[in-house]
Amino acid sequence: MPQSKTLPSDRAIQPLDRSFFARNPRRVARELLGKVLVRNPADSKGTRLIARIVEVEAYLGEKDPAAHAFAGRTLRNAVLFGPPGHAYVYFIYGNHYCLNVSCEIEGKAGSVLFRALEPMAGIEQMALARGVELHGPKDLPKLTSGPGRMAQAFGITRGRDNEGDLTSQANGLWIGQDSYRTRGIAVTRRIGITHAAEMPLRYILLGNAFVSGGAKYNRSGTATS
DNA sequence: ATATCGATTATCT
DNA sequence: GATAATCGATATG
Repeated sequence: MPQSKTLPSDRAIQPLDRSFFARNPRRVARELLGKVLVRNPADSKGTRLIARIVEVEAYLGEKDPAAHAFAGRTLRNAVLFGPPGHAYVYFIYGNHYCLNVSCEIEGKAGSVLFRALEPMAGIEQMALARGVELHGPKDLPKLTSGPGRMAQAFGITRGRDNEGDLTSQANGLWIGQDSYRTRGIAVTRRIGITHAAEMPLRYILLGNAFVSGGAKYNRSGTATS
């Protein structure tokens, strides 16, 4: 029960309210930048994983040709039509899990895809989960830079996390905020999609080393301060 | 730095 | 049977 001497960031993290997610995906995506994703330890010996959200993409629901909700509600994408703030986890290319959070009010689809994180705590465990050997700071992006990578680092799977409530600290996987203030962001086209690829719906923390995609996707777009 | 390709499975046509 | 919101390895400039 007592958290002993927690990391400074530990004590300060508060879960986001469900109303945060009950809005259109563009606003949720933009405001998720700088928030943190937390995985509670599986047992008393486990480590809490904490990482800052540095890259996300908005998917606009049934009207967005790139969204899983485009063809309407199915068994697979049902979470997208459910209440906001829940995890939608899918398996892609036979290899990778990807994490989304549902947005909009219940009955209306919409989501934000998590694409990259900056590790803050539990780095050793992330490296273990990824099968990566750390030799220096240059190896850190291999842990959480990319949607499949960050999911693997956090042990996210469909069976374990799909439908989970990301506003609940009791859920094990949740989203919170600390005292961090976002300095600058950019908006670019989305990565790795074949439909509606030109729409500016990818949000990144400007200059952050953990953003995925390479230089090609990190220019063009709207910079703000 | 950019391009190509194989891995491997849930889902839909 | 085709496709996909990816990654890592490999090849080449």
